[in-house]
Order: sequence, then structure tokens, then C-alpha cells
Amino acid sequence: MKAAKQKRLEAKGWKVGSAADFLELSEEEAAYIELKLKLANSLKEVRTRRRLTQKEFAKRINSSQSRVAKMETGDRSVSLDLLIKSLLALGVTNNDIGKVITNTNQAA
Amino acid sequence: MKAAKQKRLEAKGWKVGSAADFLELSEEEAAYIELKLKLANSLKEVRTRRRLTQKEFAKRINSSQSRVAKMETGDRSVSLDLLIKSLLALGVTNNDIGKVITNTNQAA
DNA sequence: TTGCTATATGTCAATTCTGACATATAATTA
DNA sequence: TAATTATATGTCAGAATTGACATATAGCAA
Repeated sequence: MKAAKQKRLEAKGWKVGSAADFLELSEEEAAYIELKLKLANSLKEVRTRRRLTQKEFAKRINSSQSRVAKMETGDRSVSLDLLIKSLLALGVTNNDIGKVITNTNQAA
Repeated sequence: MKAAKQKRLEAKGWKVGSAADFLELSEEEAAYIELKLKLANSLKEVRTRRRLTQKEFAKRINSSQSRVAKMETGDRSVSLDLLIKSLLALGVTNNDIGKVITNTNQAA
């Protein structure tokens, strides 16, 4: 199970330093990270579909290119709040956000 | 539409002062508040189903009774992060959280 | 009523997040 | 190759959130 867990978390910005560190990840923490990465990936997908650069999108939401980049990589410094508000700013509905979070994912 | 919108937002902690204030709520802001209230209500429902008091639950997540109360009323001072982490702490899965957020709501 | 338990509200110092900036690293085009 | 554009990463001051505390309110039993 540990291996599968690690695999799920190998996305950028979430590599863990040591094996010990990794093994200390609780199911709860893993679920949180997984959720964040789902939203992060969704944000990138929607933004690119809208043919916006990170810079353009950042301006639209009164943020900066660097923060948008951090959002899309699921950086530790970005909150679910910021990710969700950004998705809403792109016109994604709550319904779609729910679908993104749900395992049976097929929406934006 | 404005009336329906207001109705959706009349939950405690989100009453708006003046009509003007209310009318300035964008669709995006309304969606954000709606999402927060869904998570807040879900948290209360799951906690009570587990037969935990706010105080007991607070201890479990290293928080305080007052903050749990604020979570469950969707207070402005609580983030989606805190709500979602709390749901995860109660054993709610990402899948269920997605269902809560989705309109077709039937899960915890 | 009183007493007891649960929940809600106001405040604040400490922690965490955010936008902004510099800069680094792709990716693309000429 | 260099030049250009897009994205990623590190840092930090200012802003927002957090746990904790005091206290208020609600519900309920005696």
C-alpha cells in the first residue's frame, strides 16, 4: 500500500524528502494532497482550454503569474480556497468542482 | 433572480447589511458562499451523526469549540481548507466531499 | 425559576497564505 | 545559435486565518 500511496503523491512539489517522512503521511494528509492536486490539474486544464496564459489569468484575478504557477503545481503555499476561487473565476460551477473532486471524474 | 439568490444566502453569518451590499454579490461570490455553506452543513451533520460534541471534535483536531462552531455556521473567518480538513478528519472521503459539493447531493 | 450542557459570538497574538518581485528553466520560433 | 514567450521557483512584507480565551445564548432537565 505504501508504494501505491507514494506513486499517487509523486506530483511536483510533493516529493517527500526521506522515506521516513513519507511513511508518516496519514491517510488524511494523503487525501488532502490528492484533492489539491485534482483541483490544481483542473485549473491548468481549464485555463489552457480558455487559451489564457498564466500572466493573463493572473491579471484577471488580481494575482501574479508566479502564484498561478504555484496553484497549478499544487504548491504547499496555496490554499484550497485560492484554487476554488480561481476555478469559479474561470466560470467553473460548483457542480463541476464537485465532479472534479469525485473519483468518477469526467468534468472540467 | 436576486430574490432567489438572497434566499440561498440567508444562512447565518452571511446576512448582508444593506440591499446594496447584497446586490453587489457576484455570481462567483455567491457560488463560493454556497459551497462553503454546503461543507459547513455537511460537517455538522457528520459530527452529530458520530455523536460528538463540538468540544470533543475540537480536541480531536487540535482546535477549539469556538472554531468548530464558526466552521459549522460558515463564518467568514473559516477557510475551505479548514472545513475540508475537518471533514477528512471525520473519515469522510474525497469522493463523498465531491458529492456534497455537487448539486445532486445525496452523500455525507 | 436554577443548574447544566451545548453551541454561538467577539477578540487577538501567532501562524499561515498571498501578491509581488527577481530569477531560473522550459518551450518555441527564427 | 539567439531571441522570445511561457512557466516554475525562491523570498518576503502585508494580509488573512487559526486556536484560544471570555462570554453570550440556547436547549433541556429538575
